[in-house]
Amino acid sequence: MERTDAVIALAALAQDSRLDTYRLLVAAGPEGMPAGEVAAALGLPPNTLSFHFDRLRQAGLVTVRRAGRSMIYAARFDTMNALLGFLTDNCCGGKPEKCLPSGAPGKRKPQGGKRREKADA
Amino acid sequence: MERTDAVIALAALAQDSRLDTYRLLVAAGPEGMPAGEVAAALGLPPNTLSFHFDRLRQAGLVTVRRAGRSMIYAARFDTMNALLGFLTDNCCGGKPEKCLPSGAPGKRKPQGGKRREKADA
DNA sequence: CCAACATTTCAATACTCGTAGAAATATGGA
DNA sequence: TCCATATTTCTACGAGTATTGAAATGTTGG
Repeated sequence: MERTDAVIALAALAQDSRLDTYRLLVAAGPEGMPAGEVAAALGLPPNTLSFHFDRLRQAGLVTVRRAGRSMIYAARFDTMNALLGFLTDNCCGGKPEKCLPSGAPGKRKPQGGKRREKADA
Repeated sequence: MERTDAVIALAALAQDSRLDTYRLLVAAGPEGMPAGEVAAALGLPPNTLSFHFDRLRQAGLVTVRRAGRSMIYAARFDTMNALLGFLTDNCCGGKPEKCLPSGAPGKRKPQGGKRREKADA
């Protein structure tokens, strides 16, 4: 993945409705789910959702296939993984043990802390 | 990490200059590097860079400390890891083996394919 | 205290994004 | 063919973003 692709993918995910949509698809798994079902779940008008789906699709984060009258959207896990890889790439000049707690991202679940705003400066 | 925090972090990274800046800091490791050095490396005017640093800091992605006349910025790896965890969280309804190739993200390097635009629809 | 340095804050502008109403397209069935 | 369903395309508008020039703030050393 190149930087340009990463920026597009990040921008696609950096929006409330789209992040919700994407996470819904991620949770749905490779099977995906019809657009109407997503719209119902998130309470979005169909045209607005269509706009967001397009962004996600252009970013390579989802795929579409038609099933009868419905359009089935599904998350592209390969792109997701490429993006995660890009972000942690070259970490600490090639020494990830300095920054990635368990040596590599993944399987972390125990989040829950809350930091926010100028708490650090 | 909550959804709101994730959106802010993603938006902070979804911009060319900021993604470059952040990756530079990630590569620099926990030590961080002075603002002027980042400005020189990326060829950005100091006020523009300052604006971007602020976004990254508000997103919790970097920290600052003063060292003489310089401000030393450093990546916050805990936030990065929390974000990665949030994105892959609840993957496939709790069955990550369906979507994450090696069972968990991390250590993937062998990217290189290029997909783009309406190649999939 | 003053001058040089490093970075931030302020103000203004062009640009892109998110949203939704209305109309169009595609599919399935009577 | 005609109608209902599912989704997309067109159009327009308010809101937020990135950028830069100019001025301000904080820091070091003479």
